[in-house]
Amino acid sequence: MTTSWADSVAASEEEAVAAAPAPAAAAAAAKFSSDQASQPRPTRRTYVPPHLRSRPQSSVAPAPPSAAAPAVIDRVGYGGPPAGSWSTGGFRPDAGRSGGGHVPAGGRNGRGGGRDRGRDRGVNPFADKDGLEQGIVGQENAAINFDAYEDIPVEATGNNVPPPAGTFADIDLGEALNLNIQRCKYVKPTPIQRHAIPISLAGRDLMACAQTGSGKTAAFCFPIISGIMRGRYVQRPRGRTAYPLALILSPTRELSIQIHEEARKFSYQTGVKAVVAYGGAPINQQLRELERGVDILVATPGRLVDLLERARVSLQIIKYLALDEADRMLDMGFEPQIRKIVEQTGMPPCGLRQTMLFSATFPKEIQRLASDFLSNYIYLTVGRVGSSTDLIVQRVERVHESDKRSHLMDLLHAQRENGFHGKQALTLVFVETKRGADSLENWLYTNGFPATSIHGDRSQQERELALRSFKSGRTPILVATDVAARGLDIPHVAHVINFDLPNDIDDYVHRIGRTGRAGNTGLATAFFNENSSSLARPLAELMQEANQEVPAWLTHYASRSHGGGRSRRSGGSRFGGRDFRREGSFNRGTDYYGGGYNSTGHGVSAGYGGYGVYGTGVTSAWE
DNA sequence: AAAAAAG
Repeated sequence: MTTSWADSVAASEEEAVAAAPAPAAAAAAAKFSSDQASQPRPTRRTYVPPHLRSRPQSSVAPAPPSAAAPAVIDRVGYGGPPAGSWSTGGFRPDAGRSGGGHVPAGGRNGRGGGRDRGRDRGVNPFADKDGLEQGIVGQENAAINFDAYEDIPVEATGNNVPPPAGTFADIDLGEALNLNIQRCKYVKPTPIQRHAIPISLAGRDLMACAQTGSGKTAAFCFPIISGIMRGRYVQRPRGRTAYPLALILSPTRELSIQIHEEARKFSYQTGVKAVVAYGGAPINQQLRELERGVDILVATPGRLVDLLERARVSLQIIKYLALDEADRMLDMGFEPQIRKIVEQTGMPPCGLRQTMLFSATFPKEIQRLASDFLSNYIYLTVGRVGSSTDLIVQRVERVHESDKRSHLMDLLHAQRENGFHGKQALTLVFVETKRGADSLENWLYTNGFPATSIHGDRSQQERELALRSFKSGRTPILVATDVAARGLDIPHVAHVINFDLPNDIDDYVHRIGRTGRAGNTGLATAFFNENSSSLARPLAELMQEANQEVPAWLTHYASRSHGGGRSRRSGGSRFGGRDFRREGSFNRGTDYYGGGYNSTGHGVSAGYGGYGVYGTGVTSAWE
């Protein structure tokens, strides 16, 4: 179901493509669609776990890296079907369940993933547990405005960038996965998916800069699931240790839970088993799940380290590593832990595993750090539609510290009078500290506003309850610290209020990204005062880039302020970031990358400067 | 300086 607005976007996009494609881009696009897209994908190195390298191999030998083999990924031939039999036509949705000719990894001793497929069959991950949500919009997934993502600029840099795909049908993901894509009501891939999935299927490492909510989770889950389905993985060693093939790390527990829920939908009836492990919850249940077999482990770093130390998880046969909110994962607080997990736990080194880093923001310093974990990677950046720009109306208001509460009250009163809450629209209020969150929640509650809160000092049970209560509309106001700033997909957040502004503009980008999701519009209001002066300049720049109305006083403030962290956002106006390898001065003399980079403008459409289509057409319902 | 993440 699309809105008329979306239809008009789609229509105008078609016109533009037909009318005036940039010659180079058009030629490239034509070449890709008629030519390369139909050719076999390059084969990548086959990983054989160290403890199995001396074992005899069956008739299906891994193809040498240089051979022009068909699109077959990672075969270690132990009684598997002939190469290619997992193509769309020959794919069996229940493959492995019977333990027949090609038992997936661990099928024999029951330690691998997929053993409990039979059990999983009964649980339909597509059933909507939050009944209340159904009532709000009806078909949740059908409401996603995919057309809003049709035409945004994409840039890919790196060596030999694989061409993008046009449709899911163009991408050979396998029948079971295609069915799940249908069940999710994904009609066509979003730009990040169109580009990232072929890159990933080609076995390449990837650093991707794209807003959450633009289909990022699927972009890394689909190739992982597909690769595991197609790969002939060896039997896992006996014992209580779980040997996942893929590891997905995220910075907060709730985000890991969310990714796991998604991964379960995507892997339904594929024989691929996803398990989640995070702190604050009893470990025993997680241990039991792990014992029953795991292919894809979704985890927060702390709990994973715990599991590694207990030797209940081994990363020795990891084939895929994905870091969601990767810049966050590699910032000061997290980086040592991540480095330990990736470099000191027996995980195959880069080159022997496939690594994918995703975030909506990628500061150059973090990119440089991240390149330690990547091998000959492709940097992909997608124009910031649906994030801080086009679909979110941003407002900044000057509010003295002492007036914040009453000002918030005014906003909430106005919303209530406009039936804002009656329509189940949700309001997310960000504060700086955990204490501040508690006290604001109490204050709102005692003043008659149905509010709850989420922050790191609440018990995990309370955190999850608060999130459920907010999502369901039972408490349509959520006061949150930055624990809720990243990645969480909460439908119907109509208003994000930065009661306290963050110190880092990237955090602001992530926070306001909780609204304007899935192609819908949203409103973001920030309370600005002298305490947030370091943000004046980057905020003014960001709003300028996003075609937002910048108050004169903020411009003035910005011109007076200097320093205070990165004032320039990393990159130009159209993208969330740029490949740091192209910023010559940064790595001159340190030539890790041996050679030039092709920059391709896949999907860059004619005539649109990134946000021209959306910028002026969207007016706020609240203004 | 604060937030998150193990208990």
